[in-house]
Amino acid sequence: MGRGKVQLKRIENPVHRQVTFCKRRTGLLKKAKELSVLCDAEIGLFIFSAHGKLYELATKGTMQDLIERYIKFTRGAALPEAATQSNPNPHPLPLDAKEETNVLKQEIQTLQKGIRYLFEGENKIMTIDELQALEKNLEIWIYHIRSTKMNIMLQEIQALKDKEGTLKAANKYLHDKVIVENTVFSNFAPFTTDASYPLIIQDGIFQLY
Amino acid sequence: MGRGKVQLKRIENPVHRQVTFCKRRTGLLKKAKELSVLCDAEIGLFIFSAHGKLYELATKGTMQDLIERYIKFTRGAALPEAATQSNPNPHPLPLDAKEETNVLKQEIQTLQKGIRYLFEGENKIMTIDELQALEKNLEIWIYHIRSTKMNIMLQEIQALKDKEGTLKAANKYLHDKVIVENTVFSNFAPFTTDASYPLIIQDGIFQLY
DNA sequence: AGCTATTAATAATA
DNA sequence: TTATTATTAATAGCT
Repeated sequence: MGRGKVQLKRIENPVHRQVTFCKRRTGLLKKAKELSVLCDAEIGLFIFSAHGKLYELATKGTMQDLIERYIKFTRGAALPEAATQSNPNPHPLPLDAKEETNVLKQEIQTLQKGIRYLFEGENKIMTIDELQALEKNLEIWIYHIRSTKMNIMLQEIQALKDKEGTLKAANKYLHDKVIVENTVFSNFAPFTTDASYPLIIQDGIFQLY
Repeated sequence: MGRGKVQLKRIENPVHRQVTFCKRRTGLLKKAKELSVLCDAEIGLFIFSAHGKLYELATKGTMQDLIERYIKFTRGAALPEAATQSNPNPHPLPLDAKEETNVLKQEIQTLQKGIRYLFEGENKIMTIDELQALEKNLEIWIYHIRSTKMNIMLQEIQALKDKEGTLKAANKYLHDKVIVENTVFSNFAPFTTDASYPLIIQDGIFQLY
């Protein structure tokens, strides 16, 4: 939504980056607020700029309140930061403190064992359950890796298609021009070269799907 | 940006509200991610739907890490230096009863990070090739883990089969003995329990495949 | 879930 | 940062 597409990667030009940060930050905070109002959601959002400045929004109460709610909600969530995008978190039951402590300690042991296992090879003795947990972890990582790969590839494909579109359009233009010139000048002017590069690019030809 | 302007107030129709929530939530998370990538910012965003479901995004490390950074930042800002003694806790986290829990969770986070570090070496942006290699490694590990699991299970199956063999032998012995006794004493014993229970177990029931 | 007509966000620029 | 404006991206209303 600007005068050109934007690649999803760090903007290297520091001026552009700063301008974009300012605009998009404003936009993001606005969108967050809108979502909360329109749909009755509670949103906590904080942004640290590259230079360490903080911008924040809490749509209900204070950010502290929201953070507490967040922490309560995620308490006991088993494994990883994996489900970052959408996290259906099935832990509504408030365990009592002691029980929860034990669960967490158990989890720590499993993780420690898993790390040792990964470091030292398969000579360690692990129970089936521990292996199962470790395997599940690895699968989640693989899943995220594959998603990331897929996104990168889609971006590259899109970029190539854009390039292809440009080149095809340029070719078509040149081809037409050659025909016109051949017609008009009846072979007299073989090398007229004004307007040498992509002048006409049609819309919508190279949609991804 | 739809087929009509939208008023900035709660959408009363619950169906519309749910659909809008879903769409805008996706958009918001996407925008947050984009901002972080384009402009090198670190963003923590969490959304509680009206029904209490959580959606979240942490663009660097875990949400816990970002929350800690946020809290440190706001504490430092609020308390230059003098007030630190007289007013030590302007933003009290739940520290007393839940303290141990939090400590343990922190440890889990650290461990998970350690595991991730094993594979990714930081949160840096990885190329497709690196991701490919990583994925392959994880698959190899999963393969090893599955092999180990399989071996353990095979051992257990073997142990069970051994036990089965012993029991079968015992049963056969007892069975024969009963027949012999019935023969010797004819029908004098009314409760000779001939074969009221699994005395004969067929082979091959517990084949793995 | 998909599909478009529209609106909203924003990239380039000053 | 802010303003302008050409473009792209998000999404409201329907199916």
